[in-house]
Amino acid sequence: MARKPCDSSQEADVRKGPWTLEEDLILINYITNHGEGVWNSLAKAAGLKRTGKSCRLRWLNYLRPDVRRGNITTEEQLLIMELHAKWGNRWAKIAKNLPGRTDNEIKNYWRTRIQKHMKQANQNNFQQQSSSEEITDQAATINTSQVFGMAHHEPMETYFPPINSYMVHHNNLEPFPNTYLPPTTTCQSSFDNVYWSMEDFWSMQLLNRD
DNA sequence: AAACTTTCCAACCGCCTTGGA
DNA sequence: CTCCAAGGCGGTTGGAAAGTT
Repeated sequence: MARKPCDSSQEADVRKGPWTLEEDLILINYITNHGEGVWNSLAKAAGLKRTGKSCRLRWLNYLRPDVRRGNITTEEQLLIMELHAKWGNRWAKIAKNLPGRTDNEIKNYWRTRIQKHMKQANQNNFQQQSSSEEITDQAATINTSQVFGMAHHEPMETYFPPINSYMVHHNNLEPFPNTYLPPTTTCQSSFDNVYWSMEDFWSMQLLNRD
């Protein structure tokens, strides 16, 4: 998952690769006391052998106290699909509409889950279409019972609209914009994640502050 | 149980934009 | 206006973990 730390002698003063717990704590501690921003000088002042960019990324994508970790809920999933249909790969813009989620997370989610599913769906669609001449109007819209009547313990594949709801667009598979339905569902959020949380760090920080 | 394959995501890279000198 | 540094963003990669044979 994480990359191998770069220990090249040429770049010995700039660390790369996965962040250690110690580095995380240094960064959290520094930002807690001094605030974020001016990342290059922050990295130096904090004594981290990281680039400012690396610090910024680590903070924004992982260490910020308001970063929401764990499974993307069905509401979030639907919102991502809706906003992606509207804006395309504007991940940062999409992320602004999902509090606590980062552009990186949404981008990863899209690529690994949604896009993959769409490709599969498109393949199935192709097979289906070759056996059936007619595409019905119903097939060109999202089946709401399929999308909204979902139980969150079911695999995500269950939740996706019929395969005809997607079109190929700009070398990507994108949801057909006009077929998207607003997420009016009251689906239960699934927050039964097992990720370790930075909340522990933050609790510690608050305790240590005077 | 070992070998191989696939999935997932943290982190990097490079390009673009912004703002100050 | 130009230059430069820093920030922001989207695309891509590396490799651990999970799944399959």
